Amino acid sequence: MSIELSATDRLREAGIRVTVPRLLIFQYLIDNRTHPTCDRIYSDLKDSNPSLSLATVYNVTEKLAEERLVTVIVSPDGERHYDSVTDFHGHFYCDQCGSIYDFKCRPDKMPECLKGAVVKSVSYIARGFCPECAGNHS
Amino acid sequence: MSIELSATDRLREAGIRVTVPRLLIFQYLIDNRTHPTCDRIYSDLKDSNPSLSLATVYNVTEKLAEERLVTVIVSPDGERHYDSVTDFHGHFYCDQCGSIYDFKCRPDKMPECLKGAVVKSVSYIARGFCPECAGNHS
DNA sequence: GATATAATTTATAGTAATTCTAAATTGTGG
DNA sequence: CCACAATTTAGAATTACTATAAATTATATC
Repeated sequence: MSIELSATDRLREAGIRVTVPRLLIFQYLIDNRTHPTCDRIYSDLKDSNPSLSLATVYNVTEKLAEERLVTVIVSPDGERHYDSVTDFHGHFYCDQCGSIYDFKCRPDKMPECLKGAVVKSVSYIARGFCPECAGNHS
Repeated sequence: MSIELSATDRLREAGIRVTVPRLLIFQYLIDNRTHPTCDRIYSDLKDSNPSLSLATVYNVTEKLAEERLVTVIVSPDGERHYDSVTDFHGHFYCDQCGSIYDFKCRPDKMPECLKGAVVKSVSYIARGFCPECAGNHS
């Protein structure tokens, strides 16, 4: 059985300071697999954490992404969404309702012409109407 | 041998009005495979076309994308880039110099859980340092 | 445990890509 | 060639995100 590290330990392991906002936001992302934006995270957390600032959410998510503790998904409308699952998988973005669905897929290998490139991340994203919205014939 | 339709004919075939800005911008995208943004298209065309407006570039590129005459690439920094090649292929975005490289790859098929979804487009984008920028050890 | 110091947080102002609006212009079917 | 809807245009508005600088906090060291 695998050992689940706590959010605190994962921050420690990454070698970055363990702060209240980092724990708060990281834990939120672990608990909420809804691919939220910074704005969403902020509005969900601010009531129970009045001192939290939107700028902090931007700072923290950027740091977590830098440390590869979370993944950034840039949706087709250009907004950044965050995902605590860092294993490679695809995303489907619904143009109608804005939801993002996960799905399994494998990254292609980089071609010869990009030999020498440092690949930091790979994203696979489809868009259209999700089954629900497509059903409502729009 | 394949018949190459002119930009005009391709607009006609799509059933949309053939206007001066549409022809201008579509032809620009056919001639320039550099994945430009609207701002870039505008600044490259405005001198020879003083009446062209940036808003028009936004309108036209959106329309062309809607008609699938061009592809939108949302880069990891959230900016929209346009590509006149609509066959599926991957893109590599360099964090350092901002260039976008094309490469061949195949789209994965959508999973069972998304049966019923209407997939309008699929994008595969990697990011990191391109061979050139990686070479300059940054 | 107290403390020094550098990292982080915070509020707010600033930036830049994109969208909106409404008036002027233009393409196309009749 | 005319009517009319579609498109273009300039400029204002919006909004996601970044920068700034002062206040706070985590942690290494005593």
